[in-house]
Amino acid sequence: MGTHYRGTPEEIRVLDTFIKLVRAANSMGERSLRHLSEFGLNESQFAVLEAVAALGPLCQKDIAKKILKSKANITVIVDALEARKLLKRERSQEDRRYMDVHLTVEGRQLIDQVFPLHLRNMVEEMSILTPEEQQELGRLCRILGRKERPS
Amino acid sequence: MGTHYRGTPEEIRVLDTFIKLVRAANSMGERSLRHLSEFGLNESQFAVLEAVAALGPLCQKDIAKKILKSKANITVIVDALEARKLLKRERSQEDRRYMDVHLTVEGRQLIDQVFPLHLRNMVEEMSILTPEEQQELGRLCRILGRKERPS
DNA sequence: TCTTGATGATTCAATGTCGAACCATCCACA
DNA sequence: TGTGGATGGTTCGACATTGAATCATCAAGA
Repeated sequence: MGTHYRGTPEEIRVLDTFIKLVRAANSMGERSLRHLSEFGLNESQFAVLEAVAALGPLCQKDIAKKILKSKANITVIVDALEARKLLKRERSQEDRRYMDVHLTVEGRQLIDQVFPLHLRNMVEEMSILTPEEQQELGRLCRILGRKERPS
Repeated sequence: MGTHYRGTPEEIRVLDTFIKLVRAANSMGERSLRHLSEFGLNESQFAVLEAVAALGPLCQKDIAKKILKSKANITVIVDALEARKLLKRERSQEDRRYMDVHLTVEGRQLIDQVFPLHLRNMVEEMSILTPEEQQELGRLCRILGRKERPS
């Protein structure tokens, strides 16, 4: 019935912006995910492979920070990828608490197949915006996403 | 090591924009979620309550569409809220397949407590952007979030 | 050297979410 | 009238994710 208090124009604008932000992120994420399943990867597994491929061997804590998941979850994800021999754990020499996670040859081959495809899809999805709009969107999102806020 | 192929400037810009989008949505969502737990609500439960409060009685399919969850999940969420007597299901008279989900008095009282608080937090989070920037962010996200794309 | 606190990784139990199969109901049409 | 396809809701099994507890290891200081 819409009789519920909906707020001032400012409040309406804020809620409206927020819901669009969530929908856009959902929508893009979902579209990019579709193509991954053909390779037997879910979004998180892909993100881990991609991180290690791009940045070189990482410890699990750094992977967690990079892909925004808990370290408990990283253990599970790396378990699965290691079982498929796409990654390998190696105990760090300098500090034995750390596990260095690195790509295997098979992992490299897979990510070299998947990543360009993923990239192409992302570019296509995003191309509905002009380069300048993309840049501006990135700028605004970066501000919102900051953990620390300038008081 | 960063020796992995990273793409053309366009590709880099797209990926960069996407990751910022996801981080912004995550970040805002998480911050807004924090205050809900004091009321024993999770994000989805709040979203359902809010939808019904704002729009009046809804069937579960419409709720699903509104809050972007599967209908199986709506069943679970409404189960929980109904068990707490915040919502009530009622079989639709016109079409007995539909369940009309409406607020109870207790549900109304709760959402009237929680919603203004939520609103205040959202406004504060978003106020790091100017009103014009918020509007522009909304515009860009709306374009990206569209299900149908102009071919 | 021994102890203590910090930290990375793992395990475990709980929760949220989904797709598929299913049931109930409706509607169009023979 | 009744039959078959479509549709809303529920159930069920699977999976992803998390926080808390725990283990192993390290570093600093008594």
